[in-house]
Amino acid sequence: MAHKLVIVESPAKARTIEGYLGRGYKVESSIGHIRDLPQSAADIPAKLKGEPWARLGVDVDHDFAPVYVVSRDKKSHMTKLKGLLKDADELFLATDEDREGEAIAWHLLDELKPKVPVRRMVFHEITPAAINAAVANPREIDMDLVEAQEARRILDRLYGYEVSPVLWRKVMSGLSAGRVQSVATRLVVDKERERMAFRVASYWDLEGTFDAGSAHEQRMFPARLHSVDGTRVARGSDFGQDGQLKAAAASGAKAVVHLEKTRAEALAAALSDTELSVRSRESKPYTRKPYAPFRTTTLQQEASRKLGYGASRTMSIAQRLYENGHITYMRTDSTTLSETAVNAARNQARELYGAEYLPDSPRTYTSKVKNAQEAHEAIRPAGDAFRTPAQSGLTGDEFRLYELIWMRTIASQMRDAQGQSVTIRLGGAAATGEDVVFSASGRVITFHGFLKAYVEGSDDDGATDDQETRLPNVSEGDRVTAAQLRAEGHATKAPARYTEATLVKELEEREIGRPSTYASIIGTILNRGYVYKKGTALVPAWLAFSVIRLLEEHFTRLVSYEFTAQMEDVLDDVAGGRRDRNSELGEFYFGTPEVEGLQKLVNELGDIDAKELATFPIGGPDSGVHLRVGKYGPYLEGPGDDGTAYAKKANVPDDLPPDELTMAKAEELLANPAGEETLLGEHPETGLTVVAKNGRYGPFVTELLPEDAPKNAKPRTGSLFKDMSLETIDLDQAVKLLSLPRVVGVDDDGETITAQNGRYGPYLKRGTDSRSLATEQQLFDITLKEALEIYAQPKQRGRAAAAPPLKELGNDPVSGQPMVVKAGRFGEYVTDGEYNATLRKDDSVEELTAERAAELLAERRAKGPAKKAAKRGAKKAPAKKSATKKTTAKKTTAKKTTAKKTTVKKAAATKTTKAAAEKS
DNA sequence: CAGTGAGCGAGCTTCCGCTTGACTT
Repeated sequence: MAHKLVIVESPAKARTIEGYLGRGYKVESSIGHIRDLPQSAADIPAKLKGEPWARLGVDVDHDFAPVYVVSRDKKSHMTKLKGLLKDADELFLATDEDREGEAIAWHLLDELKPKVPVRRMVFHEITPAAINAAVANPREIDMDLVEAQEARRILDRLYGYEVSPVLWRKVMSGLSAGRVQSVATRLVVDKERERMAFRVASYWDLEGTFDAGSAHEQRMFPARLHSVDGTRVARGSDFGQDGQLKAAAASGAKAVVHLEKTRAEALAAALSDTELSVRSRESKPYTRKPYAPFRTTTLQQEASRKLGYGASRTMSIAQRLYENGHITYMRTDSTTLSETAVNAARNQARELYGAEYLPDSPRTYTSKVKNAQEAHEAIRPAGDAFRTPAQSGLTGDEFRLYELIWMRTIASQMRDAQGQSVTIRLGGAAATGEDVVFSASGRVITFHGFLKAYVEGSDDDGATDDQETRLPNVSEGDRVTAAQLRAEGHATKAPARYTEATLVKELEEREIGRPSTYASIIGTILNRGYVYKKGTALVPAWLAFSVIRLLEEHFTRLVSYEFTAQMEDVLDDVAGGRRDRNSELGEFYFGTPEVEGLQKLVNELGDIDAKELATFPIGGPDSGVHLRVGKYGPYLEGPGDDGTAYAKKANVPDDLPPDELTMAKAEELLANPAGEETLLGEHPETGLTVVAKNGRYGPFVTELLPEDAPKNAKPRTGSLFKDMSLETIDLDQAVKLLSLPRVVGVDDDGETITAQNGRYGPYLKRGTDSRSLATEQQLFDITLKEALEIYAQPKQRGRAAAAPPLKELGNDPVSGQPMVVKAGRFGEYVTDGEYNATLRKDDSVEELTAERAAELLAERRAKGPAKKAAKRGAKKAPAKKSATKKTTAKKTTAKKTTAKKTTVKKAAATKTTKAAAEKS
């Protein structure tokens, strides 16, 4: 009872197709990619751990041979697939027909190692006919396409895993850089830079309501001043970002007149009694084609505009609709509808709106997306006959999104909207003798066509496609009076910030990112703290300015907007067999005589001046005020009261958008550097104002010294206890905190013992000898007697002595010493007394076995004895420098080490693939 | 960026694209 095994990418797709293929076929899914480069050190096979390139998962010295590991969460699934393959007499690899899909097919082949014939089958729509045709016409795996995918994967890995550590060293730990996220961040930063450079322009014109007379059904209509004495009046688009008239508008044949308030008002007054006449009336036919069916990005944009959903919310709703068979696949760059879908849409349009709303032949849409891979259909209602939203049984978000998709799909097969757009010019002479022309434009839709079903939303507050403005049916020479006329002031607006939807749109236009990743790109730049949301707008944090500037100055090509597009061209050539994967990656990583390679770029970065990169002048380079991005966030530095440069500092509120940090705002912040402080009241003894605020080391209370206080006087301060918060602290508590340190008493030698609160919590101090206290309350309670008792005990060293082991695991096979698990400063670790090994991300104390513990200890032991007396708390800057140097040195010495095994393995795997493909 | 006293196991962070559940709020 052998069956044929078909493997697709998505489980939902597998269920549908199994229904179509019927008996003799077993359809399963790979659930996406099954293998990948190791994500972190823990995933790297043990025998490769010593390799200098292990960190990358790619042997850069041997043809960029990748190490592939089956993802942890796919292991059991692969076992299942292997089991199904055992009983199969034929294997169909039916992953998507695009670069990634081809690679998945190859990975499946390489991992499953089937002994039965293997065929590659592809289809672009899920209909019985398409599936059966695909089964009947299999092909072979396209190894050039696989190579192109591998090149893409490796390039992204090298970029991400080489550049991110530069940021850890130079800016902040945990940051990241990548081909896609860094350009996305740069777009947001560039937009903010435009806003910061933007200068508003103000201009005036006249707006009026005119009366065409009682003979007209549409009697009143609005018009706007168009020209004065034959010269056009300046409008917003005539002004540049600098607030000045654009060169062409300021001079030249089509010069414009820039109306100021006084002149506009004078003109309005001079026109109060003027009768105008119609100088011209132009009417042009207006047609509007329907929008293409949804693909991922357009769905995200419309869901944002109409339903207010973020990209990830839209995608998770769509995922549910897809899984439950309501819509086709939602991660697609295609706008193509299958023949059955076109028929379904036409039928439904006819039912709902009548045959006159249908064009004679079906409409087809070609993708505007340049790098579209078109492995799927457009996003549309599933099935051969669409269910209306009411029939779907859906509710809530799912209903709303389905309705959007349904209407858009139907509208895409309907007729154009038709109508007329009309422009009327009115002219007359002002009392001052000037000749003025007003202009009115209108639109009338005579046949709504697809607009009856669906109208696209608008990003700004601009007009939608179905908006109409009716104008009276006047003719040249007709008299018109002004019912109302007023001078109106306008100001140009800075370019709008990106929203999730408009950023995704921009990325797609620049061929950056893929349908499956658009939503997560936004998530990444939000999570890294590069960008935050203010309403729906994406605002860059100063951190992003710092990071982007570093990348722009030192990795210029990598963050250029053309980089991905160029990469796509190269990958196309690799896929077409016209270019070689290895030489392209070699150029990227090792460089050419003309272009410096990534490796060298990264290794020679030791001298980047991080401080310089993190400094941004405010209000011009010589203002004496600048913003710095520090470890604790952005802060301002400005001149002290005595003129000392950069003596004053002030925090910048987290939610202050960069373009609002003007010189005036900076001065205001510097003048009141206290930042956000909570007023608690007046100290009962000193009479000074007591406030609570957040500091570098957390929340604390302090008192504000009077202005006339001596210069060297320092206010008392005190950290809040762990159980206190800025929200709840009151004056009583603050006064107690400020009373610290407390003198507990004097010992027999006359030495004073004090109780105080410090970095590591409450402690006692006697000269240079200190002891920790168990509770903060003891700071107020402890008696001299108790304190002396504590001092009578030997000093407790470290926390390890105090904390009991979390788990005991028997003796280590190598050292023979007992292995115990302890909780330490850096998390849980296992120790045999000599070596300590931190538990890895996937280990847990509960599940840790003696074998695993021994393994961890063995790994740790292989790295050599623990460093003795390495200076703790060394200053940050030198520590960084030495770390940089060490990395560099390691890389260069290890360069010539070989790693034959991997190369051979990959070559062999490639061969097997080809053999298997040939067999089929 | 307030101002403070020790001594303790380092190891990990990160990319982009394919896919779902398994989690928690």
